[in-house]
Amino acid sequence: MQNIENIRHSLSHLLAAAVLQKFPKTQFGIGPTIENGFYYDFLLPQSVKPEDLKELEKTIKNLIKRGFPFLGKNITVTEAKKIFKNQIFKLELIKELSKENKTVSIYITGNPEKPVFTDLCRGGHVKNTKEINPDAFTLESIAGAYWRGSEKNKMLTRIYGLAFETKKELEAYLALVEEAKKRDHRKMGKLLDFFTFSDLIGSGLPLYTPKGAFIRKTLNDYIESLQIKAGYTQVWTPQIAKAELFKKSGHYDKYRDGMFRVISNYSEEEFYLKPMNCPQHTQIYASQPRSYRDLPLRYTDFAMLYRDEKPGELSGLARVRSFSQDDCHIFCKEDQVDKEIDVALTMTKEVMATFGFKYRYRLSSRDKAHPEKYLGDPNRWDKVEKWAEEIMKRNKIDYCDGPGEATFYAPKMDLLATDALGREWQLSTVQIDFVMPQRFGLTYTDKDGQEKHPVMIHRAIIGSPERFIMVLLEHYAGALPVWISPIQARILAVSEKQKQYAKKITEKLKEQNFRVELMNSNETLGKRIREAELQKIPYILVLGEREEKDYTVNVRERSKKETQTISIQDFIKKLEKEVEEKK
RNA sequence: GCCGAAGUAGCUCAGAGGUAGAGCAACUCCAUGGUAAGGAGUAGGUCGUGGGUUCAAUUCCCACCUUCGGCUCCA
Repeated sequence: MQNIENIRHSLSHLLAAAVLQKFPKTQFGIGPTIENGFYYDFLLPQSVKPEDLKELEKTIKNLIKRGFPFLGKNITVTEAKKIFKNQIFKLELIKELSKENKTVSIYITGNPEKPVFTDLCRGGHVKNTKEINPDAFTLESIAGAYWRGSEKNKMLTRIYGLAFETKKELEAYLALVEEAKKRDHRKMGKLLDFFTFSDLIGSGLPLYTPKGAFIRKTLNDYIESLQIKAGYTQVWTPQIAKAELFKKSGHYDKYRDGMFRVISNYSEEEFYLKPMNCPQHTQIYASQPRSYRDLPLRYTDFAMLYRDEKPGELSGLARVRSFSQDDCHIFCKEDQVDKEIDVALTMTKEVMATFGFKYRYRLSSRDKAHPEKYLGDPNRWDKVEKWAEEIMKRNKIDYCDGPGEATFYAPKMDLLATDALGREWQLSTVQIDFVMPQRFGLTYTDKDGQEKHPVMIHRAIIGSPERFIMVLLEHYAGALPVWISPIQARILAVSEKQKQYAKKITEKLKEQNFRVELMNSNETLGKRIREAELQKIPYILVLGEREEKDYTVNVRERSKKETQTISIQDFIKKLEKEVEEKK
């Protein structure tokens, strides 16, 4: 049995070999394995087209069949420099290896006298290309990528490949990709009429239609209802603030390029559209002298935020320039932090259960190699990072490490939710922040009469309602639960004869505050059912002669073939229960 | 922002240096239907925007806008 990593890594070398055959003047970057496959970066003498991938794939298959061995050997720096004398990227890597006094090793594919490809490589290969299943890989796509991941460097051409041990696994993966494409929120959003974009308004600035706005509001109301129960209170702050505020918070230095600048017509005063709520909330805290008796203060805010993202980074609702957060900032004493976070985690747990997300947390800590990226006392950072770990353990939450994922002011506990297709999305975040209160000089008078800094906990549950809508659409493939569906039932009269009865039933359901719509149309019943199914409406009520006679409704549940005839009261009860239980 | 691809009717797509076509949707009429597409007809487009080349550009060239696949970034 071959280790899949070895197979993928070997395939990346074979891809390089195939590219070398087609474009002998290629400069080679690196070719590591990744989740589900591998890639290799090249500086090509000419552009490669999607059609070329087929050809390269064929070359690789031939190489596999010819049964070339992979031979690894350690060589000296001098030898390495000689072998790769025309390879600028390889020479750069060799230089670094020699600086770090590391061994230089190469892997030769094929006959060492006349290899098909030789790469600078630390190894991890199959012994012979015959061990690779030629039907379990495919070249996936062509993309651009910076050399060594830095935008200061040259842009290389990256070829991605998928590789598995068996053809079946590859096919399963491709089917998953296909399913994900079908559920793409951009497609669903258009199809179900939830949101749209306009060239006149601008890229990354989504417009919510009545249905989309309803979902957005319902999500926010849900979160708000939990927050009220937990003693949180809503605040409201302006859309713009003076540059001064962001200078003080540290955001200006770090994120100025990502903020929209606003200039007054009547002065030189410089403002920014707010990219986050935290600095504003500190000013509400600072508006009064605070006593330890006042704490904790829990400010929530659903305001719109604006970030000037680079154009190439925008994508549907996943990455936008205008969005909101279910944001909260808790100002509390150090000894209140544990309890506050436990409450936040409990709320999060409830919300995840409502939507059926499995999840784990990521403890996002500092990048130890770059202390300059972070504000505040390193000892404090160590302490808080450890603290976060203890909170996870105490709450018996599954977590992983996220080195380098912290913000510049605090480590984060980020929730990663797994959707119906097994993909992970970052939703919630909890941050224990000692930096902001200090920078803004926030204090409270403690029991002993001393002035102390409060701790600021930053917390979001669904993260951003807009982004959450995206996740929900893909998670449910557009078939939203009844309680949050903009339209809960569509009512269809079999023929014009039942028009009055259908109208009556519609009115009755509307009186009960259900969101229903009557579709009297010139179309056949079959066609109207099809339309309602395509719109992913949870219930279709078909009303004909039989139903009118017995004062019943025939209920067709979304994507189910069999129907059920029940009394209107029973249907109301059913809906009420589902809405109540958030189903 | 960078590398690459693409923008034709509301949607999905075809087409070609001589001012455009299909299916679905829309609208009208006929059919009054029993659980995923009944039939007929009508209307709908400055071919993303602005320049240039040409007798002629939606087609060729340039710039910009937007979208997609990546890279980088993500408070």
